[in-house]
Amino acid sequence: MPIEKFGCDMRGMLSFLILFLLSKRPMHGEGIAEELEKRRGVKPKAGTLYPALKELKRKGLIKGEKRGKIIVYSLTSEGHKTAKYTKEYFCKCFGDVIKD
Amino acid sequence: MPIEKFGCDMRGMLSFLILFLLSKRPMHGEGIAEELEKRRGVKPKAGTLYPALKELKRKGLIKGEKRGKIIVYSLTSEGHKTAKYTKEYFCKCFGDVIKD
DNA sequence: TGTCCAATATTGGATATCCTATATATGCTT
DNA sequence: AAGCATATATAGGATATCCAATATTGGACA
Repeated sequence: MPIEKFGCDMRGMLSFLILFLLSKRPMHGEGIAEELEKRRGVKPKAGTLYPALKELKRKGLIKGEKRGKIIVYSLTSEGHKTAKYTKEYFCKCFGDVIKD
Repeated sequence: MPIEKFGCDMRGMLSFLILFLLSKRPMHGEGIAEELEKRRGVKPKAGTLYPALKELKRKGLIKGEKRGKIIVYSLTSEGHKTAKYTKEYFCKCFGDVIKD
């Protein structure tokens, strides 16, 4: 059952999750989508994922390298800094949610 | 420096955090606002917090008990179930962000 | 009782988020 | 080369989120 039905969705965390995933290893769009599906139970639509990637690129946090048909996304150095900072912020906000 | 400047805000987590806080102990609006400020660095405005509480109440997840001037909010039994479920979902999504 | 302050509440609007539908590009298979 | 599937991309719109501004309520204390 999707989390939305419980009245507490987590809209707004998509870009954060993408940034976090890419901080672990470079991935292409489909790979990111599948990893997101594993975690959230729902796969983001193309019209959700690619605009998000585009925005992260526009902000200079990720870059895309074309490899034939696919594009492998990875963090820029600015992206690494931001990932580190946002992770710290995240832990301050939600750290104690994990250990219940 | 507010997290928003880094291009990765966490809009959408307010209701989840409120639910989580109330799952630990009943609180009144101002208390919730102050706890949120501790975590996020930013205190939610009244026009943000109270509509959020109203919505959680409308969904049957929290109830408010008037105590003189203030209103003490706490989870309903439905709210407890939802808090448990959303925490599990949260951990599945973000569990590995914490241990870095 | 009247004034002040803290807490709660509402309205209206700006922006963000995400989806549907559609389009484009690339490689594979036949 | 043609057809097909996968991957990427964009436009437009529905909804959610949050804030600024304002209003209301109840207690404290003169």
